[in-house]
Amino acid sequence: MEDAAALVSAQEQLASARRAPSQQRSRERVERMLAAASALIAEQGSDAMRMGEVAERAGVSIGSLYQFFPDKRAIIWALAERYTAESQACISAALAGVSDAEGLGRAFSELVDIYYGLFLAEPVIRDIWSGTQADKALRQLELADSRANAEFLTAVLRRLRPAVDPATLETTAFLVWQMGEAAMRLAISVERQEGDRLVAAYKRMALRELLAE
Amino acid sequence: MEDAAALVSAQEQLASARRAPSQQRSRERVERMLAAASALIAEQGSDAMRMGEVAERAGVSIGSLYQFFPDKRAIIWALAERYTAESQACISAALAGVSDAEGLGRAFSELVDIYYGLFLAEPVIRDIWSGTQADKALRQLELADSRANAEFLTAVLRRLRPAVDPATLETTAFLVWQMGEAAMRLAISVERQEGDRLVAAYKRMALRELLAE
DNA sequence: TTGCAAACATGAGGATTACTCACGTTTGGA
DNA sequence: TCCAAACGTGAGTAATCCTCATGTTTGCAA
Repeated sequence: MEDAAALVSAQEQLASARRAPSQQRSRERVERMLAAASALIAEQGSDAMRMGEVAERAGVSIGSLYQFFPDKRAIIWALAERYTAESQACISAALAGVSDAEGLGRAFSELVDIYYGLFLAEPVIRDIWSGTQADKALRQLELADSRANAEFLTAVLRRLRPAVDPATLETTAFLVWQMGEAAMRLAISVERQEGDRLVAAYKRMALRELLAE
Repeated sequence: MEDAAALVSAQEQLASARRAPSQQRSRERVERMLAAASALIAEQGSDAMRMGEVAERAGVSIGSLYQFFPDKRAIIWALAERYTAESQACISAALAGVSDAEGLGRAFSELVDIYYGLFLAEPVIRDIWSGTQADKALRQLELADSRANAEFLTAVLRRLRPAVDPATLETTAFLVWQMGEAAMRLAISVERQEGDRLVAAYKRMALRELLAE
């Protein structure tokens, strides 16, 4: 598993390149640093978060900040790690007892709701995982472009399924299109072979949805 | 359409805040700047692209660069715009003549292949649209986390559909999970009401896939 | 209790880099 | 031929991440 090895090394580089706090005092200070970072990200976004500001708000010096976090990304990483650990526990719990199709339907639906609520409620998660994060304007272009592309698909669907509410078709087309882009981004981020499989799976899934009654 | 107005203003801010080249000489120089930027992004990624390096490689001064591009993002934006215009034409052409379900199946499949090929072949597209772009390590954590989460789903599927090849189930679960994250990112980027509709549509789509025979 | 090594804390300053601006040069049309 | 507008330049500015030499505190072994 070279992926796992690469990740561990990345983790060491990002999260553990500095000494972990061993004394009570420093552990509290690290907590304050994380809290300050979290607040600043919630207020202005991680891109606008300044290391000096984090230190000031946490009531520590800039040097102390860098004693426990090797760089700016490490703070964001540390915050992200907390959320992922938390959400992983939640997922595990929700899906653990599922034994039939109906149960999966209920559990999955509930899980999506919880996740969506988390995304809506936590500015830090929104910021970290929202994609193309550094550039809000670029994100808007991406969405506008995606909408325009989906419109071509909507036009086809309107012809093929005239009985269905046009707004529903538009939502479907937009979603299918965005998922296609997500699938490709995913595909180019993994081994070529797995990427090909994922794209093929997306095709099936998208067509099933597009041609559904 | 306040979205459209906002986008135009963003476009003006990003792409047109500087004088457009009107003489033949400067038009050529702008082309050289874009070519240099494209090459550097392909080599090292947009984050590592230095404005000074772009100018040097294009054989112009840093001042000339800023005469036509208000900031670094504007160069990336300009490159992205070319690709989106190109791909939009391609999509329009592929879907224009579709009149029945079979035709949609063929055209859509072909379209996905072309898009995927574009993603694979063009380092600049990969870089610009690959998401969480600024931080490759964070992207890796995101994927590892997503894989771990999908594993819970895979376990359920193995129980529910023991006849199906486990590797296929794994691919399905991973894809469905990633698309869920994509759907939520999308949902929080648009108006709340549309976001809710998109998440609901994702739920239906995902469950249809998960419970498919 | 005391000595001491390791852990902790500090903030001025080094290094990098996006971006500006005052001044010089070229172009195209009247 | 003249001139205003467009173009071109690169040293310098400002902002920001991060280092490091130096001083302080802590916990523990003798």
